[in-house]
Amino acid sequence: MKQSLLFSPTLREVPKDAEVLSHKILLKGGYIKQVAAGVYSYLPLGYRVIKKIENIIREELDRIGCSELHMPALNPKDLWVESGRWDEYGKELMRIKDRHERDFCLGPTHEEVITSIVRDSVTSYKKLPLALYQIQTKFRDEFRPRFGLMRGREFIMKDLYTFHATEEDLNEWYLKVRGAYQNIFNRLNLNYRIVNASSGNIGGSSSEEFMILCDIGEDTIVYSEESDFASNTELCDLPVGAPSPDGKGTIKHAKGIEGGHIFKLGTKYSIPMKAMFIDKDQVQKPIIMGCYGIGVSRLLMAILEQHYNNEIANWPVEVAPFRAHILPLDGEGTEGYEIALNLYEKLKENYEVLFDDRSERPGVKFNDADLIGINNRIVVGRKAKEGIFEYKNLRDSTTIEVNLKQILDMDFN
RNA sequence: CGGGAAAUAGCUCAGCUUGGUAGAGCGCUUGGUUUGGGACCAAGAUGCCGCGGGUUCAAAUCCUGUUUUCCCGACCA
Repeated sequence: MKQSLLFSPTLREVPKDAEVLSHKILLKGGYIKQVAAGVYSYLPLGYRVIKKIENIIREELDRIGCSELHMPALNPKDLWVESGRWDEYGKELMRIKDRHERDFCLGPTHEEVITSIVRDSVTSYKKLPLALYQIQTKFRDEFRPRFGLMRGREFIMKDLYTFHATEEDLNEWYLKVRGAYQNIFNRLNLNYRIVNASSGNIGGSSSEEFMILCDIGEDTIVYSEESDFASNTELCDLPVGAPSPDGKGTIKHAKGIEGGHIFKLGTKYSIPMKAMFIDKDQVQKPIIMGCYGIGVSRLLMAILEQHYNNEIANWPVEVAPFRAHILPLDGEGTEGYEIALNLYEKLKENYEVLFDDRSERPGVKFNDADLIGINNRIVVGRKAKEGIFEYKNLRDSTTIEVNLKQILDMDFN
């Protein structure tokens, strides 16, 4: 798209409140803007990345047979009283009253709503299993929001809920979802470990966390680099250098960001909320449930924590807001600009291309391009009239001169 | 919730100690000169100095309360 129409207010100076590198990159590049503590707007660039993350999640979940729906953030108190969480959840539950003094909360997760939907329409084993998910804004009244998008009071989350007639079926689906999560995290190019975790407030029998390894993580995990072994230190506190329990390699410690969390809920919600079905043996039984979350907006930062060069974003190809960035150095009306525009028209047939049509000096365009961090940059400058363009790959910082055909033949990744 | 820091122009910040007309850089507007890494010259616009109360002839400055933001911790996941 034309850059003049893209609202991307890049900053020369970072607001002083940002301390974490990924947070600084997002602010400087005009990806996000803070509204209140733990509350952010996703500006057009940031929202493009968010949508790409969401779509990867959709593709992988749809592939294993999940269906997307959308539930209200605004939840009536009654449902939460039924599950017992109105009292259990504590101050972190964002509670509000309407004009009639009726109590509501803004959902931090949606077990209550989804269970109430499913119980009314599923009364037979023949309707199971079900796998329903949504990508939605969640609310948690955190004591202390911090690190930009890392721990917000309002954030985007994907939450999936599965419903089963038997434990075996739950276990089967749990593994399917686990596999889908691995695909998602791999496509996002994240270095992560799956660790056993405590299931906390949401409840249930067992759970695993997808921990993204990086220094700003709020959890510490123990893991072996030579195998898949990993665990939360709460559950398994092995010292650094100890042999891994699975016999492969030695133990290391790392900080991790919780990017995803998968639970076997069992009947924690279906029993109190009376979500029952008639089984083959004609006995009424509670539906067995699983739930699975991914912190979508949190991933925006987590990806950057692992992918940057010289304080510049280095987006994995699947989530880059644009694939190529064209910088004409001559202004509108010049031959050079027309050549660049022509190149843009051709490239955008195959890629999402950002075209810097602004009448700024070259230095300004270069600096903004660095702050935005599109990996494939094409500079249309002095030699454009001879059919020569400059191609710069930000990943390895190499610049080469290429002709039109070479650019059109390139695979931007 | 405990501890620490901060709040002055769109952004980064100075001014506060020792009270006396609201400041700088960047950005913005206009004109001109420029044009391969955040240009230069000239002219201009921009403020509830977070908010309330107090002291004082006089408060951005001193006292006090309060709100907001950030960091550390605890809590939560």
